[in-house]
Amino acid sequence: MIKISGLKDFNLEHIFDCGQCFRWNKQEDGSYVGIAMGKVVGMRYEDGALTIENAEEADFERIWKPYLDLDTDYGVIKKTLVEADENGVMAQAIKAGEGIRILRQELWETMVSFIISQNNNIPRIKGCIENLSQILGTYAGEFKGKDYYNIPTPEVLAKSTERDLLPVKLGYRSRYLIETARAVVSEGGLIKKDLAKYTGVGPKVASCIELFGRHNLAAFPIDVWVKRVMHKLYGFEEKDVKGMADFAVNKFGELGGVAQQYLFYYIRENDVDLTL
DNA sequence: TCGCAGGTGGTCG
DNA sequence: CGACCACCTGCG
Repeated sequence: MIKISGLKDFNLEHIFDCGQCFRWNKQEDGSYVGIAMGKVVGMRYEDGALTIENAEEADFERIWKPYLDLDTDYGVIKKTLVEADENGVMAQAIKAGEGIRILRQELWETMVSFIISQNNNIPRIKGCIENLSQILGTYAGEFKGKDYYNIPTPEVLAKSTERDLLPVKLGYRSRYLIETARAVVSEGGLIKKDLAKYTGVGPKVASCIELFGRHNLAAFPIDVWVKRVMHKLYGFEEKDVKGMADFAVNKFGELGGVAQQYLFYYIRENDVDLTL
């Protein structure tokens, strides 16, 4: 078990429920169990200390510190964002999700996850990713009586057919996933710079992959929730995606993606939420 | 029953 | 280009 204290700007609920990841689940006791970087662990944050269960001490520096982005000072980021937004809207949004951190997730997993996420809802996205991992992924381990599996590699997915993926219930997204996997394999396992070249990766998904899979904090994904919050807080027409994107670049610059996460969390919390 | 959910690809004008 | 529209699936 790992125990870390003295963390600032840290809240597991904010981190795991701000829309960046799909494999962490809140337990009855308030802790989170999930799989990341090939490891299955439980995380709990109380009395100012983070404990990571089922993890080796040596994995903290190597895996969990970078994964949780603990080297980044979010206090500085928040200060910068608040100062950039003179009308106080950002300060209000940050108050809601003050403990958000942008995880350093694996690129391929992020790509798969957000291709699946399109035109879909969170419970079903989570279910699809679990199904996919269980059917085609490698075994990652057992924790508290439950088995966990990794997201399948590009190679395995490239060799799969749409029929193989039927039980995953991806719908029309299965073709996107297979075609993207085949493209990645044909490129020698490397993922191209221009993400929008891949089937099933449009502007929104590409932006999510940039932000969550490449830790490109300037990326500002605009989804339905961001459209809502940009309308509500900044007065944009919901169809004015271009205007929102330009605004994000000018206002938040290199920190657009972090701003997006605070805004996203804020609107999800403040809107009547029937999806969770 | 039908619209909707972290959109995208294809087709028109 | 920009505005539609179909699309797997499952839930309210």
